[in-house]
Amino acid sequence: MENLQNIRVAVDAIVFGYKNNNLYVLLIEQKFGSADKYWALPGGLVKEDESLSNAVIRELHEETNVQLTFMEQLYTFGDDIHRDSRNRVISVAYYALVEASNLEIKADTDAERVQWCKIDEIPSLAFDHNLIIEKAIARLKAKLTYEPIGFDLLPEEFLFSDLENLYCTILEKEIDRRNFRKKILSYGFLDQTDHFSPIKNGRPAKLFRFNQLKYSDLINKGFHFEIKFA
Amino acid sequence: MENLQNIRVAVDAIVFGYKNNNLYVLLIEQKFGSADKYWALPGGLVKEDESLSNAVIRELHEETNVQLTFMEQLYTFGDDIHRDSRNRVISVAYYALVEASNLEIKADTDAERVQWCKIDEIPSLAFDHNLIIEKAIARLKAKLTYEPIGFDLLPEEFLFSDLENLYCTILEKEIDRRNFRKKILSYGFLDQTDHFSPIKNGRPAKLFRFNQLKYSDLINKGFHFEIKFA
DNA sequence: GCAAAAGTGTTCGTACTACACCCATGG
DNA sequence: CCATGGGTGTAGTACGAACACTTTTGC
Repeated sequence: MENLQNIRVAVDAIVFGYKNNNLYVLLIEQKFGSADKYWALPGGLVKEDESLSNAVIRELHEETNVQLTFMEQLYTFGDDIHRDSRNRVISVAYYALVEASNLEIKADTDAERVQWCKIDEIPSLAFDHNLIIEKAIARLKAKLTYEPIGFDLLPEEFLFSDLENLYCTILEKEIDRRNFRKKILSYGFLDQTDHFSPIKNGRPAKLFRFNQLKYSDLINKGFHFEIKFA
Repeated sequence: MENLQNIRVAVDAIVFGYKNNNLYVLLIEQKFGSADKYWALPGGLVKEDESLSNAVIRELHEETNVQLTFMEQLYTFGDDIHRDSRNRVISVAYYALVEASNLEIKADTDAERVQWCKIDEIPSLAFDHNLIIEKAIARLKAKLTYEPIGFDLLPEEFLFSDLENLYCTILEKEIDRRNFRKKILSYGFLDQTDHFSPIKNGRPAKLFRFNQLKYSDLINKGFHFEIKFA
């Protein structure tokens, strides 16, 4: 009854980072395969006895030295039968947001080089990886407006202006500083620390910190995060 | 280099329908396999030379006689390695919304029986299909509030009270009739027909029709559909 | 004292909320 | 004339949008 099937299952990892007021993705230069010399997303074939989410975390670690504990599933790419020219391969894509600045990335087993790539300077990648990144960015943009995930891209303690910039950059919109600050603060899940920014320019700025507990409390009370733009 | 991999790829279809003020899912009773006698979602293994979306449309048609042209990808289930006790199988789940009342469903090749099942009377299903449906319902609820997909569950021409009921039922909330009507009509993508409901009870009600063109126009102008509830 | 970024309040308009009565038909 | 569901308006409130000047520091 069961038809013989020869389809391989891969996972790919989109890791977003934010530095210097720019959004980046983590890319590797492949060592092997027909896509040799192409830049690509970290990823690879799933092992028979591992879950999809473990597979993607393992591959990411093997290829970039980045160790995560959770990635969110994005989409499964399997409509283009020839997306990999060698075999029929479907790929389950996952994404994560990390604080890029103090993350040690280094090429490993399967990768020649690893690099952060600015989102608007991504070259032509192996397979359908450009398409995958496009979809990931769309998801990121959407999610940014209805879940407080921007904080995952920032250090534990951050400036309000960084948060503001992050939103402006990723969503490609202008925001009124006063209204933005008022709104975010009104939610009450940010703690003001008594530390100040080490930056030498202008008036010193207080550092803030996202309070996961307070946020969870709010959620339980039916709170719904939302940032809208004109 | 390439590890040998023996993972099968399946697709499953969640088809939502709405009748008698209730939300339903399409289920089949399986003919074959270890899950014999269990009810399950329509679905099956992907062929090597077909896209994922074609696979799910084909399986749905083969098993239920329902012919769709589009289904939206929901999620890929592959974290539970033993979700199918026979082999390692990952399943890419798709969902669709149909007008249930005039759809001819009939068991076919791979299914013993086909049936609409009320969403709150779903028995214990084969594999992890209860989990899949749960996830589909969550997505449906979310999507209902920010995209005008409710109309896909209704006939071409429908009563306002049906639309209202649909929202109340699926979202399990109360809505103020006047405000709901005002808001939806203010969007301007509903056409009032000059037909009246054939129902014998009470004052005759006008039938409405969703105007896809007007809606697309609005979207192009930056319009964003949204129905919120207290 | 000047450059650079941080911090802060008020007004206005729009949009959501709450709420109750009359209307058209069939039996 | 009664039962049943359809159709409609208004007043109050709350939230988002627009908008500019003062403060603190380093040089």
